[in-house]
Amino acid sequence: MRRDSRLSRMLHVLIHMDRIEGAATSDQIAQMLGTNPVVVRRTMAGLRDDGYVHSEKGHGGGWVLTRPLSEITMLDIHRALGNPGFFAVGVAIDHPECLVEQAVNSALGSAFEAAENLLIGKFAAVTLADLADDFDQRMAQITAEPNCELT
Amino acid sequence: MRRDSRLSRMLHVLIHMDRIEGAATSDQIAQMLGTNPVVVRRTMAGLRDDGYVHSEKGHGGGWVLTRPLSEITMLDIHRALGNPGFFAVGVAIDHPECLVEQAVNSALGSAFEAAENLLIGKFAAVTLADLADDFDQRMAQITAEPNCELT
DNA sequence: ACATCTCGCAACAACAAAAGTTTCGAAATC
DNA sequence: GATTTCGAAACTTTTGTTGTTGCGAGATGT
Repeated sequence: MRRDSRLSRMLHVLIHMDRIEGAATSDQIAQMLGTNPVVVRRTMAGLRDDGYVHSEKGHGGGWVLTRPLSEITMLDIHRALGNPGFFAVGVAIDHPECLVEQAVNSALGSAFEAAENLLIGKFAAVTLADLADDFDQRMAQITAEPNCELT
Repeated sequence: MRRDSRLSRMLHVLIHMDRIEGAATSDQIAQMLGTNPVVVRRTMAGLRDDGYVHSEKGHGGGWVLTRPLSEITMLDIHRALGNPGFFAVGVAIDHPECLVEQAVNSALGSAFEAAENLLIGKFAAVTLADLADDFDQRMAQITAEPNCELT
């Protein structure tokens, strides 16, 4: 089952957007992601509707963040992408009246519910600013290395 | 994203198999699941390879459990189905050298890892006998109701 | 022996969901 | 008014899953 990597990609893009001047066009973002601008617009539409980014037409237009990274959590972006289900595995409801199925689905369902709550909690606890800080630390780590090419 | 319901269905089938006499043919199971016998064989092949069921050819043949339900956990069946990933959402690895991507994927990855460990723990803690017990309780509950059609 | 039932396997077809593409229009800037 | 850029709809391509067909092998019953 193929995995939905839109969340990962959008987080990546948003942090980069925070570090560049001016707007990023759909074309530029598409090249970053190895995809095409229409897909970018489709994906970012949710973020725009939820107020995390703004899009501007015409020369010099493109996408800009509308709030600081510290005010956006990973969960926010997940929800803005349409709150897709986290799980690739789920319960079957072939015979809702079958008590065996009910017992099975109750056990599976409560496990998935607990896992989902854990994920939601963790996603809500991490802001994009936290991720940017982590990036800074990784950068510092590398430039501090004696045999680093960048020094 | 469509969900993989094989685990749910196989658990359902195995508990029913424990409650019937003799072998269940792929055809019978397929009818239970509203699918066809080849798909059943394909799915059950993993359970056979891992030793939870045995298949017999010819007249009176079919599928039988090879051990008590108390010795099979939900996790066992999940693994027997090829240990498919639990998650529909995952990380993108477009630019492994990009430190932003690393920071993003580290945060996402650790959240998914924690959720996966939680699921594995819960799945390992439930045997099919537990599910069958739950079924029995649901049955007792219903037959005890004063206005139950079955009384 | 022979017919019948059943699984095993491989190849092929059908289907669904996601991603990619094309095309047009609208708004903003140069 | 020419160009840039997003917005949206329609269409095509791709990919993974599921369903189907066909043949062979083994087991049972007559």
